[in-house]
Amino acid sequence: MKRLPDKTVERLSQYRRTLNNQLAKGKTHIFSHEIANLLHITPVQVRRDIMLIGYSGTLRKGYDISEMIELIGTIIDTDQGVRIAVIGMGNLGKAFIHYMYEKRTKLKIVAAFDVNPDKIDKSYEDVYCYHLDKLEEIMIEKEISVAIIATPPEVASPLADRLKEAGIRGILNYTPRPLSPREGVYLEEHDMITSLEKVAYFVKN
Amino acid sequence: MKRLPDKTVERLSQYRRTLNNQLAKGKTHIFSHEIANLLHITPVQVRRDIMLIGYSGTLRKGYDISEMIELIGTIIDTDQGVRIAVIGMGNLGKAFIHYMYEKRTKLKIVAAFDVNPDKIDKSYEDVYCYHLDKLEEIMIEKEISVAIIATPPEVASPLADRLKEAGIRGILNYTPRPLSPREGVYLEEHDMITSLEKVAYFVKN
DNA sequence: TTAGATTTGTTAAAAATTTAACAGCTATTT
DNA sequence: AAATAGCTGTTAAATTTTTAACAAATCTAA
Ligand SMILES: NC(=O)c1ccc[n+]([C@@H]2O[C@H](COP(=O)([O-])OP(=O)(O)OC[C@H]3O[C@@H](n4cnc5c(N)ncnc54)[C@H](O)[C@@H]3O)[C@@H](O)[C@H]2O)c1
Ligand SMILES: NC(=O)c1ccc[n+]([C@@H]2O[C@H](COP(=O)([O-])OP(=O)(O)OC[C@H]3O[C@@H](n4cnc5c(N)ncnc54)[C@H](O)[C@@H]3O)[C@@H](O)[C@H]2O)c1
Repeated sequence: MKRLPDKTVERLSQYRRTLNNQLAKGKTHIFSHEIANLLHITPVQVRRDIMLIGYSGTLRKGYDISEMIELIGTIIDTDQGVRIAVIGMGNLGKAFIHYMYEKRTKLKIVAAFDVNPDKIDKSYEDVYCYHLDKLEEIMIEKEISVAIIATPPEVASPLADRLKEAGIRGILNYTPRPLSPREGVYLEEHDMITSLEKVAYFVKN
Repeated sequence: MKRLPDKTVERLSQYRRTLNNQLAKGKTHIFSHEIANLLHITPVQVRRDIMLIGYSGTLRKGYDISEMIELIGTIIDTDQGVRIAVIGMGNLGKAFIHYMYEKRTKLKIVAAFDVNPDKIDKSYEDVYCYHLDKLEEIMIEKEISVAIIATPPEVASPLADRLKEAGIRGILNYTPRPLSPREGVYLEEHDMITSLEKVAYFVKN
């Protein structure tokens, strides 16, 4: 398949979440305009994305929810699933773990790391927290390929170096200190203040 | 000034954050390529954004950091600042409050709301937590115009109705249940799983 | 069975965003 | 003081993303 547009990849993830919700409600089929309403985008965009991933619905019946969830899975999931570490077991780290807990997705948080003795060698919702010293060892042992950084901002950059050294493939940085890109490591960042300021700007205007 | 592109508004917030960091390090001027490196975007984009907000740097000296911070403030801040409520004082709500604490921005979290007696009538980092019953009353009293929803997903939608009724102007929804847009209320949503799945996808390919 | 209403799938057009190109200014060097 | 190098500001081009347009398929109901 041709490389999908970035924006489509982002939306696939949202489609799947929405589809799972609907499936749980007992629906088996769904129309493009229904998906669109749930995600406040346009039906055309939904259909176009679905076209791009090579799926087809049934005329006047819509899309088969299970099939589509399945297919999206084959596109955005890896076969064995992605194994993830959370670094920094503070509020944010815990919110993450809590959020992922019980979500049946191929993304699995398999370890947490911290430096605070109060947090180490305990489990939070089935995720065991190790001392940061064990990072390299556990990363290999658990085949971790993605890390979420939720530490204080000062340590983010050296941590990213260390992660790269240990073979990390992707980093999701929630620290407000943007990281410089590292060869071979996919980097994604998010800042709540940016989201908030955007809301504030558009509220004002 | 002409309406700024959405993407530019988002970046302005990031510029300011970066500029504040640099100012704190004692720098007074900065080049477009320096900003670009720190945020891993291109220098052209930085210059273009700066042009759009009508600021000018000095040739061969770059941009005056303080002036630019000031100017960005006049664009994305409101005069009196935006007064914000966090609803749901769990991990995520606390992470938010902790993050905003001591950040000198015009965005101010002035109240939190919850329904759990353990959380109510206590302060967390100077933010007082009220019972949700007091929502309307406190919203008026504290002139709250933006709400961050960090409750369990089930309550998000009725909550949004209630917020709208009480005159909210913007909602930042961190619940994984997308809200339908409400007339006159600017809505922004974010899902960590989407970010994660994006990382996972690009790590795989 | 024909007309009408829906809804998909696809191509084309439009809009938004990013990137490139380059002219012009300023400091520095020779 | 002339040449050079470093950066900015701006217009134009390229790319990406969204929206529109519409043919084709399927069901409903007259
Ligand atoms: N991007 C955003 O939108 C956003 C939102 C909230 C918080 N944040 C940021 O996320 C980070 C975490 O926020 P929080 O509220 O969870 O803070 P927190 O203080 O509750 O948690 C930080 C945790 O990191 C641990 N830690 C410290 N140094 C470490 C190291 N070297 N290695 C591993 N762990 C280490 C601490 O022991 C603590 O458990 C902060 O940098 C904060 O600024 C970002
Ligand atoms: N979008 C994301 O990226 C992301 C990430 C993490 C968590 N989440 C979501 O954010 C929400 C909060 O996560 P968390 O880890 O903080 O959960 P949490 O359980 O720690 O916190 C939820 C809080 O909301 C309170 N609450 C319950 N009902 C309420 C109501 N009607 N009004 C006000 N408060 C109420 C609870 O008492 C609790 O304090 C959840 O919906 C979770 O799924 C989203």
